[in-house]
Amino acid sequence: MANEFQPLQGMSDIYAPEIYLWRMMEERARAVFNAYGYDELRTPSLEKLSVFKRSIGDTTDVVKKEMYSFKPSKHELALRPEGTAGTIRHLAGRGEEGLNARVFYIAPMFRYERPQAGRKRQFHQVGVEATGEANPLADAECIAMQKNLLDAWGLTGSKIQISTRGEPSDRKPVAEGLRAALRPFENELCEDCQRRIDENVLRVIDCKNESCGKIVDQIPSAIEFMSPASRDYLDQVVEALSAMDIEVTVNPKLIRGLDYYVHTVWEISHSALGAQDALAGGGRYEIALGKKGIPGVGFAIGFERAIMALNACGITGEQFAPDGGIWLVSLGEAALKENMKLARELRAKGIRCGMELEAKSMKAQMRKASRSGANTVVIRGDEELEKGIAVVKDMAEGSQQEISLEEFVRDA
RNA sequence: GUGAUUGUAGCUCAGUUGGUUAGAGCGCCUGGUUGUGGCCCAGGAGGUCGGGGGUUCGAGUCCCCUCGUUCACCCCA
Repeated sequence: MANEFQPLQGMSDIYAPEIYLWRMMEERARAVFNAYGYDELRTPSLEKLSVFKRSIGDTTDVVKKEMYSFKPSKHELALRPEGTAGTIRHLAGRGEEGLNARVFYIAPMFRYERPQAGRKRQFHQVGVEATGEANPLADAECIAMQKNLLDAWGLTGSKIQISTRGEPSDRKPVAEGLRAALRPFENELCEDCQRRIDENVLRVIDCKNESCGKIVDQIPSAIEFMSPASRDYLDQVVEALSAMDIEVTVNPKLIRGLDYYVHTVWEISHSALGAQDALAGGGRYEIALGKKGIPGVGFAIGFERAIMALNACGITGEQFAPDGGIWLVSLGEAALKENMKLARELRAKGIRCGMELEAKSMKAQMRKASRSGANTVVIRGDEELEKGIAVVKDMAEGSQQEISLEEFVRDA
């Protein structure tokens, strides 16, 4: 395809029939969130760069190298790479009520990365945030709601993995403990991990390199270096989930990169996705904005990845296409004008109604009607106009009958 | 940022060791008796072979650059 008609690299136009799937997902998401008492929040796509730097962490790759940022005037700005930072920025501004809020968003996110399967530069997430002090039940409810949503979409075969990052005070002992445990194996680790051991030990834990994995299996998990309170917190989350019959796997090797996470973190993966098999993630966080720290828990689901998984489940956009509606066939100029009026009446009733706007052969009009997916075709020519009737054809059956126009409009 | 892969009609793809007006299937349009779709038949429209440079008598086919696609790494949804 010619370049000038293509969207930017890593960005896509979304159109029928796939758009029908998007709409279904959005509608059901709103319904599920409503059932849990969440309200929708729409924040701007563009924020001050500092909003993201402070909350996501300015050493993370997302902030360091994946943001679309620029400085049009006084402030340095950035397109949001995720939804939590902006949401918390908003809630923090609402004072006390922002500390006990439940909101959701459905919005595009932007990350300047090389595209690959399930990874776009503009991608879409549906996410929620529930602010409030750390509480295992809040985390469990959040996961339950997320599962609820995936079920509502008809997604099967996804797996929830859960772990904990512990409290902020656990970070040092965890990092030091892991480093000490890894040192003896340092030379056997891959190049990346040898660098990561000092830079970001946690990343060694989820290295995909096979030999690194074997070493990691031999050393204690990060959780084992945490305080009893942190471990107890995770146990309570898992217990609450099992009470709700939600299956999760505790995976201490699960690492989530954003700095703001504390305690519970989780990821939902699906085998249909390829190398990037996580379609959703979530966790508890503590985000410092100004003088206050906002505690909360939330999740995000990637639309594009969820769609790949849904497609693998045999769920596609076609299945959610609108009703085929009615097609009007006009024979002659007079009928054409009369059908314009008829179409207006039908459309006012919310019926999908199409017609050819120029005089064409009946065959051409029928062909178009058929391809439009219309269930019903109304044929009118001079004869019908004179008698005040319409020939109504059922496209699936192939049968047709004459009925009075008045009656047809009334029953349509 | 790194490493691969691929780029020919709306879509899926053929195009032999570089050689005359670039093909197929599907789709689209128009016909096949006067007012009837989906099947069948016939005809037709539609391509600066992603773009730019180079080699050559001659390039869709070779070389270089560039822009995209797809996939993987880093990282993340």
